[in-house]
Amino acid sequence: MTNIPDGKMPETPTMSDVARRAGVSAMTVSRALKEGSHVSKETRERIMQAVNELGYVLDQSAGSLSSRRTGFIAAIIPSINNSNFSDTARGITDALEETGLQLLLGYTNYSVEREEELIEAMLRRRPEGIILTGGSHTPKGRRMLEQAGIPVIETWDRPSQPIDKVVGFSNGEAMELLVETLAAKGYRRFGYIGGTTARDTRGSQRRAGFVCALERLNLPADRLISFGVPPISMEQGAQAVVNMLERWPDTQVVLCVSDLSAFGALMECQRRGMKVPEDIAIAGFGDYEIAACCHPRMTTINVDCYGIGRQAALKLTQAIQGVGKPEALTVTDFRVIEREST
Amino acid sequence: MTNIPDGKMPETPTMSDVARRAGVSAMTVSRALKEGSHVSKETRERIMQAVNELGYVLDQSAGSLSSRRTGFIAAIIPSINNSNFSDTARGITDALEETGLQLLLGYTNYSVEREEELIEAMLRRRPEGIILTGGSHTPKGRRMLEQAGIPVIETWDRPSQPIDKVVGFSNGEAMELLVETLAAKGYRRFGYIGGTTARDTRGSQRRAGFVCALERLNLPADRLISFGVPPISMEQGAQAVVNMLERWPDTQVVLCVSDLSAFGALMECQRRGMKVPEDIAIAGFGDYEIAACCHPRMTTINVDCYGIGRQAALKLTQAIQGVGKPEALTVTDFRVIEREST
DNA sequence: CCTATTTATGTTATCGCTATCATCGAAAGG
DNA sequence: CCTTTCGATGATAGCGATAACATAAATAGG
Repeated sequence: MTNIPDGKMPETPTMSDVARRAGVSAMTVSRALKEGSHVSKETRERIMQAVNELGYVLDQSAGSLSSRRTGFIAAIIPSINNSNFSDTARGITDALEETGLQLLLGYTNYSVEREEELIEAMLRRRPEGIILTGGSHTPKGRRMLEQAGIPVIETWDRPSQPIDKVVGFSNGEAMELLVETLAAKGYRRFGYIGGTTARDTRGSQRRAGFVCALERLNLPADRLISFGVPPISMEQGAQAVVNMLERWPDTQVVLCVSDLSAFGALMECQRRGMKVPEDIAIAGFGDYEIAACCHPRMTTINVDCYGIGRQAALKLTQAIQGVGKPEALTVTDFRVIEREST
Repeated sequence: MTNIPDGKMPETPTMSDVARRAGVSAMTVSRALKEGSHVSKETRERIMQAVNELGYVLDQSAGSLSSRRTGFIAAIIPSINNSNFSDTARGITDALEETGLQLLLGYTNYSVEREEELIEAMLRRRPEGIILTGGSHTPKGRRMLEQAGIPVIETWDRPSQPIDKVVGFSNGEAMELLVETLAAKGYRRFGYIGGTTARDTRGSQRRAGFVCALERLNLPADRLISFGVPPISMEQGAQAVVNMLERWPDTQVVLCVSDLSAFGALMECQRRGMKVPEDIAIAGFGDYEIAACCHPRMTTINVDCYGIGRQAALKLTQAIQGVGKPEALTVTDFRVIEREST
C-alpha cells in the first residue's frame, strides 16, 4: 500500500500530472508513451523522466474507452488444471505476446452454464476476440457471441455449425485412428474407459469414435466403462480398470478417454501384479508429459494442444487486424504415438 | 462476427440505447443492472426487456473508469502448466467468485524480468489488488508494487521483507521436516535432486532446507544433483536419478524438489529393474495428483496449493473492502504424507 | 526565396458509464 | 393535515485517456 507522507496526495498520478511536470500537454505524453509516434527526442526524455519520478503507470481502461480498443482477448477453457488445456492457454499467450494483446482467461469446469456466465463476464470487458473450447454452448451464450461483433474461434473440436472460425480436430476420428492402429497390431478384444455425460463433449466424441471404428472392423464394441463427471482423475481410471477386469477379464487392450485415466489404470494394473502390455495393454489420449515418462511408456494420441492455442491466437489477431482473410477452418494434426504400453 | 442486415447500425448498443427503448434515463438503466439499487419492479422489467431485445451487454471498462473500480484482481504465477500453481489460481478464482471480482492471470516462466513486465502490464489495468508468487522481485517491480496503492499479497513463500501481506510457508522448513521424518525411519544416506538456480527461489530454499536438516542430524549432505532451469520436468528427474546412482550407488533415499521429478526418478528406477523403496526410496514435494496414484504411491509433502490461493484471495478482498484488518502474515500448512515409496 | 510538405505539439470533444446532487411524489409519523 | 422521511427517477459532470483536427515550426523542393 502507499505510504502517504502527510500533506501529499496519495492519488495515483494521471497523465495530466506527468504532462504538467514535463511542461507539455497530456496528448504529447500519450504520444510519448506509444510506440511509433512523432515526439522529439528531448521532449520524450523529459516526459520519461517525469513518468519515472511520479511512478506513473498508464491507465489502459481509460485509454481503451477512448481508443475503442481494449487490448483484451478472452479465452475460455474447461479447466486450468488439465495440462492439455493449459498448454492451449500457453500457446495463446505466447502467440499474443508480440501483439500487445492481453489474455483474459476463464475456466468452466466443464459446465456450459458456467460457460454462459463466463461469456457474459468476458464480453463486459469488451475483448477484441474470443477463443472457446469446443462447439457446444447454451443458446444464450451462442447468441451473445454472435451479437458481440468480434471474431470468435472455437477450438479442440470440429463443430457442425461453427459460430465463426474453428481451430480443431475431430476427437472421434482421432480415436478411430487409435483403434485401427491397435487392431492392426492384432488386438481384438477392446475395452473403453471414459465418461458418457453430455458434459464432456470431447469425451463423448472419443467414445463414439471408439465404437464406430470397432463396428467398422466387425469387432464387438460393448466393453464400455464410464465414470462420473469431468474433470477426469487418475484415480477414476484406476477404479474403472478394476471394473473392466471384473466384467470382462479377457480384455486385451483398454483405451482411455485421457492419458490421466490411462495412467491411473496402468498403475492399478501394476499394483495388482499384472504386466502391461503382456497381460493387458493400455492406451491413452492427449500425450501428456506423463505418458512419455511413465513405465512402461504409454501409447497415446498427440493432439498438439499448444499449437491449437497458438494457431487460434494467430487466426484471431489476423481477423482483428484485418490482415488477410483468415481461413474459417484450421484442422490441427493428431497422430498415434506408439509406445511400450501396447 | 455480426451480420448486418443492410441499413441497420452494426454498433454494439450502449446504455443510452437501452434507456431510450425502455423510456427511462441511462442512470436508471445503470441502477437496474446493478444489484441492490432502488428501481421499481415494473421499470426494471421494462429495462430488462430492452436489454434482451437489443442484446445489450454492460461495458465494464467504461463503468470502471467512472466508478474507479475495475473489478480486477491480478495474479502472477510462475507457470500455468504446473498443477501446484494452477491449483493456486483455481483457489483464487473460486474465492473471488462471489465477490464479482475477475482474475487477470499471468505467468512468468520463472523469470523475474518477465515478472516485472507482467507487473506493469497488470497495473495498467488498474487491478484492485495483486497476488504474487514468491518474494523475489526486481527492484523496479517492487517499486511499482509499492507505489500502486493497492494491497499486494506474496504467496508460496515467507519473504524476509514482505511488500505488504503474505500467505505462504517456508519451503526450507518443509523440506527439513521431510528429511527429519525419513531420518527417523532410519534412512542415513540422503540424496537430493533439484535445481540450484537463483531462478527457482522455492527450489533453492528446499535444497537449503535439505542441507540444513542433514547437517543438524550430523549426516552427510553432499549428494546433490542439480539440473537446468525450471520448469522442471519429469524427464529431468529420470536423468538426475541416473546421475545420482552413478556417483553414489549406495544412496538410500532420494528427495526431489518436486513430485514431477520424483516421479520421473521413480519410473526410471523401475525401468532399470530397481525396486522402490527396497533398493532405493524416493520422495517428492508438492503432493500432486500423480503422487497419490503412481505405483508405488509416493511419499511427499502436501502444501495446500488451493488453500494458498483461496486464502490469498480472501485476504485480498478483505483488504480491498476494508472489512476488518487482515493479518499481515498467514502461514499455511504443510505436512508429510508418508506413502509406499519410502 | 517562396510554396509544399512534414514534423512536433496543442485543443477540443468525446468514449460509455456511474457518482452525486436534485427533484418529486408517496408513505409515515405526530 | 402538515411535516418528515424515503423511494424512484432524472440531470449533470466527470473518470483518464485518445481521435481528430488545428496550428506552428522546420524542412524540402523548385
